[in-house]
Amino acid sequence: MEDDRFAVWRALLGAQGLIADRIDRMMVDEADITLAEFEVLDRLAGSNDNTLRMNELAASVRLSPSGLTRRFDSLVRRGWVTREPCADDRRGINARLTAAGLKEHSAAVGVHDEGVVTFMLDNLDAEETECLTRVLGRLAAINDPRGVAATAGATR
Amino acid sequence: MEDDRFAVWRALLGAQGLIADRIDRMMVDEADITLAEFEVLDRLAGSNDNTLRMNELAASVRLSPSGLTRRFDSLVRRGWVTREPCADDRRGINARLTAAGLKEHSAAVGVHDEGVVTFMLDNLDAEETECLTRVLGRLAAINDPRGVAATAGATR
DNA sequence: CTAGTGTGCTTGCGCCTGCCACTATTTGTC
DNA sequence: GACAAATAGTGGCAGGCGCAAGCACACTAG
Repeated sequence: MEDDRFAVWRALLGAQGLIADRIDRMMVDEADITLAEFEVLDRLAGSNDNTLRMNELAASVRLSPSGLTRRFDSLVRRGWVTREPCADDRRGINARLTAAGLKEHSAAVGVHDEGVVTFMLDNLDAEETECLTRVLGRLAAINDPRGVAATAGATR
Repeated sequence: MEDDRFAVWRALLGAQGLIADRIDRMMVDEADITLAEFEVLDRLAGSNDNTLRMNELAASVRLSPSGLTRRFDSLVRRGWVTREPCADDRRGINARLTAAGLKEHSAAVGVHDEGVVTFMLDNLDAEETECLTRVLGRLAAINDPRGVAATAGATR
């Protein structure tokens, strides 16, 4: 048995792609929201006052500014989020979760978490979970273009 | 310090997204090929006779059949791959790496591997690499719609 | 105060992708 | 053998994304 140093990279790509796909399908089927859309609501739900600047929000869901503009537009059309002027910087926009958005988040988070548990956590023991969290968190932090680790989310 | 069971999922998503992004940019800049295109060449280079059925190839790069058709078309236009009739199943098509494609793979694999080393492997010790490979490989295998683990690649 | 540079967000454009429908072929059943 | 159901691959279509350009506002230097 040879040691293939690159197997770890293929495994990372494969595991993330396959699990994200499963969770996404599950959320679309059962909660009528994509995983990508949910992430936006989740970041807002996990922030102070349910509010975040657009650029922070974009970075935290790993999306370009223009990408967030469009994804956010579709959430606005669904009534889950709003744009509010930013008091201390009039160029900026505060993205805010509406009451309906909070409600949708509550409804969807159950489906999301069930998917994460089923497809991921149920297949890990405590030690493995600890190792993955620590190591993947470090890799994310190191490769984050901002110095900031984008691992924050609504803590549950 | 609370225990956030879902941090591991956010870390997986973050690490994969950020690292793949970095490797992709590096490959586009230095080898004029996207990471997604490279993966197709790499699967073919790692197979018997540089040949794979379209459906196997699609699954192994986590792409829908029609998605592969188009990605493959663009590689055909670049002269790196060809379609060949499949002798034992006339519905099927064998995707084959051309000589030019093999050459391109050789040129790009260096850039790819350098990226993986820089952004990932250099930040892991032997034990962590072993843990990630084993656990992520298992997660990929479990969540693969076919029973087959899609972690195969050109072994180097 | 004012010119020049930088930052925050949006829009136009082109690329990539999945879903669905369609054709061609194979496999299973009688 | 014949017909139904399953499988391999392609193409139309619509949606999501990044890049580059543009606009509004903020900061800095003089």
